[in-house]
Amino acid sequence: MVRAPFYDENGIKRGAWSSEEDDKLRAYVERYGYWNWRELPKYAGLQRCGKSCRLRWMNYLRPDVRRGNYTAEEESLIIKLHEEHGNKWSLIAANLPGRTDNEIKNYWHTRLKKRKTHNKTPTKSQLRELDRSCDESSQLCHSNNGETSEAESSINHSHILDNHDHGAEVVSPAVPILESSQSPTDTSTDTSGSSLFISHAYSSQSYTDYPSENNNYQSSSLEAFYQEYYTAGSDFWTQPFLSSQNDDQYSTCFGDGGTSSSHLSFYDDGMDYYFYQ
DNA sequence: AACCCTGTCAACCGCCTTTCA
DNA sequence: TTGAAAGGCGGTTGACAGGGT
Repeated sequence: MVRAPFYDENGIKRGAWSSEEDDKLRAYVERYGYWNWRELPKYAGLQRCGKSCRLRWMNYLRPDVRRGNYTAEEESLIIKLHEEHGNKWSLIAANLPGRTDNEIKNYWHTRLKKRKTHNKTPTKSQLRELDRSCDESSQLCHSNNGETSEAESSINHSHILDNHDHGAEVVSPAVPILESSQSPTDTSTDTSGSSLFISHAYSSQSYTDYPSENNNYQSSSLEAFYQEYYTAGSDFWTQPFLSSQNDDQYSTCFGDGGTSSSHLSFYDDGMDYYFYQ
């Protein structure tokens, strides 16, 4: 994924960093800090240029760098901030603790930009289908003799989302994780589902927490999200959309109840669409 | 199995800004 | 005030992975 290591004409190593180099840089910076990046590699025993060391530290080795999938909240924030500030990645990164400008830039170019480019108003038939999908979701949510725990509900819904995912690109980066998050006992593998799917504000990271061995699904962050959502007075699954006065405008609400971070997305014709409000 | 295409992301490049003597 | 050095930033590149044919 990265350039193969090589030495330039000045004997400076370039390309991918080895774990030994990472260890050296990390150990040095954690002990002495970085007072001069140009001089630092000399003292740290690295055959790298200062810029390379700085970049490696800032984007990868810093202890507060957060890796892993982006949450829907983070996505919404990136989109919002990009609309406000343009390609000011460092400025955007300053609003997302643990995320680096480089990472956000990559994420924008590889995922979010396409959604924005292909943003379009859904047709009424698509919206009807979307609505129907939501009804199915809520029915599944309240199955199991009406005694569905929050955690169980989350699995049902994650699976529903998975069923609706037929595209390579999806609104939430959670989807690849959703695929692996199916209940081992869940046999409802209907892949012929609607071409529409719904994206909600999962912390995609949370899906990595389960299933556990005894099929007792656990996800603290997901549950926290549900709790937050329900206590906000919204019925996440049974009322995922708010219809505005204008028949052509729908929104799905999440997080803050659909005020600042609402979006609607659906998949159609090999492309997913994302509507930020 | 081999090839091609696309997505991803770490790393590089070059320019701009800031700092300091 | 000025110029060099260092830091910071955004655009771009290149290699790998994985899916499709």
